[in-house]
Amino acid sequence: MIETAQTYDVTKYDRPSVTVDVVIFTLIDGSLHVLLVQRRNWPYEGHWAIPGGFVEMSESLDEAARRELEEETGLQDVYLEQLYTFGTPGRDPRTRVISIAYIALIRADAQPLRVSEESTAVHWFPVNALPGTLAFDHDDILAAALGRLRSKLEYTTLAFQLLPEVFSIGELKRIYEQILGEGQLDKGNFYRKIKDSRILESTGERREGRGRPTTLYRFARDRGDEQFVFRWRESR
Amino acid sequence: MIETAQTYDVTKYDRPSVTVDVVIFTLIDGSLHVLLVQRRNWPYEGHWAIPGGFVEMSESLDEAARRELEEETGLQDVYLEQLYTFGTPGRDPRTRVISIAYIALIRADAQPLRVSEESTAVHWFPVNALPGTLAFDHDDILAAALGRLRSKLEYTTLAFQLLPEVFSIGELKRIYEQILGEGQLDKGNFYRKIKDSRILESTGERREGRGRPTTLYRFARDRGDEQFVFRWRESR
DNA sequence: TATACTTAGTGTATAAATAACAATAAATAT
DNA sequence: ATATTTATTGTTATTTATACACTAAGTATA
Repeated sequence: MIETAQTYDVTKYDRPSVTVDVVIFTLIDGSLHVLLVQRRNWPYEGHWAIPGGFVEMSESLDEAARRELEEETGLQDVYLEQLYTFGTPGRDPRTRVISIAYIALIRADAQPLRVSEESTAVHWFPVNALPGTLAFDHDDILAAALGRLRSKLEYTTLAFQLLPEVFSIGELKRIYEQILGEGQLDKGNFYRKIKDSRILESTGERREGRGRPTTLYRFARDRGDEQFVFRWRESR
Repeated sequence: MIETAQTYDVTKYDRPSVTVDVVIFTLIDGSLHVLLVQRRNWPYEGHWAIPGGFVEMSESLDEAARRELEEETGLQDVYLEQLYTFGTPGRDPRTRVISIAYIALIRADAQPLRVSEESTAVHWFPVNALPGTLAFDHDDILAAALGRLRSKLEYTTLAFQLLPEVFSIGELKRIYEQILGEGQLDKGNFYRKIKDSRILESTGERREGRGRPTTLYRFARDRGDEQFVFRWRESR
């Protein structure tokens, strides 16, 4: 039989549940943090988990991720990127759940970093000081997110999404060091690399701190996607 | 109310259909081809499409992709990697369908490249000579797959998955040229780059052809994941 | 108020990687 | 024999990366 719009039966197949999970990163006091929620119910009661929820029938996956993000943080206009889809049977003991994981990067100067909803515990954790084992396969998801973040740092301007609108090259360097792991990058080489890439534009302003005042820059969006490659082979 | 295993109601939410689509690449006469199937039914009747099908409740996403692949090509032990998940409402006019796209790479010497099933038209097409507009958003999916292939070529050993078990450096070079697009890579530089990377081991054998016989190599799996980076800035 | 300390930023010598292209090698075709 | 074809190795100029020394401009403190 040839199926047509009229005869097609949408109930013919079993369907898994589909959710989006959003790994939300931000910078707090210069160090990389991730937003987790504490589960109140079975399964994994009491465990911390990556926020997420069901995809509604009328919204795209990106929209679903953006909605979840907005529900958790109240933030809009956030950098969001699809990470990977996790769907091993049994990853959720309730039913078959397929979850499309996203990464979100929130600028350090974002206003409402107050996340404590009444009902659920919500908290920022430093990525290297997590509260024990996460619920479901969320440890895997978080590891994948960190891996993606690290590798894209080398050839994209992803790191800029974590910085405030206006920042210094030193701050940018600290982000790179944070995300790439241990060790310091060479100051001089970093400055040159960034300056040469022409992805920053000076704001003309300076900021005073403990030492010599620093020049402030902003990200030059127009040349945003120029591939700028960035390989650090320094021994560190 | 606190949900438990007993009270959890799996029918509470509407659920989209979930499919896997597998973009299957192979090398035919040294050029990159993709496997497409021709649709017999509404919607997109007569259009060519990327093969795919519903994810069954008991199988993982990778398993579903592998099963689809096996159904279409009869091949097992094939390189498979998740690409991206496409889920815009309306991409399938029948119902909400979320599709996890995979890339499969099939070795040039794989036996049953006979794909003509009785029922459906199945055919290999050169990636730069497709049969018109593909069904659904499959042009987007294919474009994403080619993009991924190109970018991973630079820093992974992906290309080796397309070659036969035993091959010459010249054949490898031709694959790189195929996938990267127009232009020739420099012979000498390519040889050195590959030799220096230590990812090949000589088989000791040689193959005669039109000119000087070539040494045959195989992929040294043990050092498989050594990051070998590969940047071609040649003017081409 | 001198001097230390701190952070920002520039200079530079050396090493390593890349691009371009020349040269040689080993076979077949004419 | 000589041309033709494909496979390899050599050579060199140029670019890019690394390491680290140096200068600059402010604050803290003796």
